Amino acid sequence: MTRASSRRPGPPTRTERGIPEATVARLPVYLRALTALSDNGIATASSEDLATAAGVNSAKLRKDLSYLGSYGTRGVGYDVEYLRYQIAREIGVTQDWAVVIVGIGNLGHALANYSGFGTRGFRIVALLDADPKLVGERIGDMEVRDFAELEDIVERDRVSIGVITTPAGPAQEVCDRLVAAGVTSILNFAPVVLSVPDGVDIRKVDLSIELQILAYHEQRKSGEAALPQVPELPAMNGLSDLPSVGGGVGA
Amino acid sequence: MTRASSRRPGPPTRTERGIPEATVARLPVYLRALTALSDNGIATASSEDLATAAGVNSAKLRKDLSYLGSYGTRGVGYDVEYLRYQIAREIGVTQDWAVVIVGIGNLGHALANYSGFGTRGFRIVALLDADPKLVGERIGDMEVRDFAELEDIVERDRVSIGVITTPAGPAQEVCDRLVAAGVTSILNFAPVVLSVPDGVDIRKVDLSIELQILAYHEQRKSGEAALPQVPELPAMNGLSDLPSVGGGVGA
DNA sequence: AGGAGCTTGTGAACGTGAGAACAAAATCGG
DNA sequence: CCGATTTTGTTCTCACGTTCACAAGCTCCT
Ligand SMILES: NC(=O)c1ccc[n+]([C@@H]2O[C@H](COP(=O)([O-])OP(=O)(O)OC[C@H]3O[C@@H](n4cnc5c(N)ncnc54)[C@H](O)[C@@H]3O)[C@@H](O)[C@H]2O)c1
Ligand SMILES: NC(=O)c1ccc[n+]([C@@H]2O[C@H](COP(=O)([O-])OP(=O)(O)OC[C@H]3O[C@@H](n4cnc5c(N)ncnc54)[C@H](O)[C@@H]3O)[C@@H](O)[C@H]2O)c1
Repeated sequence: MTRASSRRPGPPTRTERGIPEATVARLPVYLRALTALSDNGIATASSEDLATAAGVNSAKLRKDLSYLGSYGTRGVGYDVEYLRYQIAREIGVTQDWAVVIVGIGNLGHALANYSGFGTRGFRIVALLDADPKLVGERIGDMEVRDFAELEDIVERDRVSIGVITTPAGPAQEVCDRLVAAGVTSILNFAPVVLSVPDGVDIRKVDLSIELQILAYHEQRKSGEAALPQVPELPAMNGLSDLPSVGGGVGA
Repeated sequence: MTRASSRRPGPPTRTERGIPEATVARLPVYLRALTALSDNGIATASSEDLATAAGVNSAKLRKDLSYLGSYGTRGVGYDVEYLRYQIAREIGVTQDWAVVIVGIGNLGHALANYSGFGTRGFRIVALLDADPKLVGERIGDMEVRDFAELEDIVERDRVSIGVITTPAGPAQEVCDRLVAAGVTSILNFAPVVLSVPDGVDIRKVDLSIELQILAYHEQRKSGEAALPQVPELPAMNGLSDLPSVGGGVGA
């Protein structure tokens, strides 16, 4: 985040080429939907078609696209290839972004093996780990390198995106090293809140949180008919020895 | 989501014990922060302390907690253990939720090996795959089983949460099978929009989207000083043969 | 006991996002 | 060339989310 730099407070100032964050998060979905349509040989699609493919409502889709410009044709729809290019350009995936992955354990291996982002837009330039036993291991056509080489690699390959898949403990330290080396965007899989200076964007992927959100709704579904099985402790500041309970999930 | 069932349109109706979705998404973060404080032997924390640990602003944290009830003490703060229990109960992680993982490839293996959610709140009861070569493989103390056993397992173990880590192609089909078997919450890692009937909650984790969001901001950072390197094609409905470009990322 | 000092819980202001609805623009058929 | 039809781009309204600011309530000290 850390993206709400300058904005005049006066009128309902949209633009100055600023696209709402919620829209930015949906553009990749539209891009994927357009790619699917294109692969099926479809050359033109209406906002309704696209919205269905992307799983959103068509008014929202049209409004989202309107932030990019007027790329549709009234009465006709959108040219699939043309729109795809425009969205790709707006997102920035017409160029390749160099990415490093730090922490080549279970998850790091899975990401390294994944062909999905190698396809286009992102290029993994290094797999880094602090464990000497891992350094040198080959994964696909890459080799795990020592975390100490980070600074050289970032500078040489102009790396701007770093992925953290280390345990929670060292994550902040790794993050600091990445930032100091010049990385300005970080995707964090470790279950900790990382702090970064202004100008650095950070996003997290957190499995445990997703599961807990599902659990909350699941509990409500069950509870709709049945009663809450767990009684509501009525006491106040009980310094009670409560049953040790969740929260360590994913720490 | 599909969670906005009944709501009167009249007054600013909060509650009927409905917690805002944005708050629900932060409760797990608070839970983790409380666990960390607890592990450090801290018994009481102010909203300011907690907010710092959770990476949010303290007013937001207080408002979030106020939806659960009045569990703090003015002038003092919150009892860490007590609050932790209350949040865990509200989320529903005081009980164990049975989970199945479908698609034991790169990512499925990583998740299966991950001890993080086994800890508390979630219990992986089965690893399922359609590939006969994988069935029977041991991962930790579990064995990969045939996807055909899904229905039996869901019924026997009262599974309500399913995780999809198959390729995009079969994901919708797998999803339908899960729903038909009785699973009512799904966490999807495949890069497709899944459709589910009402009453089933679905969340997705999508690496490519996260990276693309970072790329967008990254591009804006570079562009602040420099000029956009890619010229803005001025033409309209050009059915042009544009350079084949991103979007397939993660498909 | 009473007042000073904190910290919570919440009302109100503000900002962002979603969706309905419709005018403007394009195509097509006559 | 004109009017019917289609579908975009945009405006308007409402709902949701965030933040400020402060009264209410608790503790502790004198
Ligand atoms: N595996 C999963 O399915 C999963 C799921 C959700 C979250 N996570 C989170 O993702 C992270 C990685 O999980 P994992 O299962 O791959 O863990 P892992 O222990 O298998 O791998 C961690 C790797 O990081 C390396 N490492 C440790 N300290 C380092 C440092 N200072 N610098 C560089 N490398 C360092 C280790 O050598 C190891 O190879 C963890 O934070 C975990 O909580 C994992
Ligand atoms: N590996 C990653 O780092 C990564 C990153 C982002 C997204 N993803 C996505 O996660 C998913 C899994 O990725 P992966 O790398 O583990 O893929 P993978 O090909 O290694 O594994 C997929 C597994 O699913 C199984 N499968 C296929 N069809 C099935 C069916 N109908 N029923 C049951 N099982 C079936 C396959 O046998 C295989 O074991 C993919 O959709 C991928 O796009 C993966």
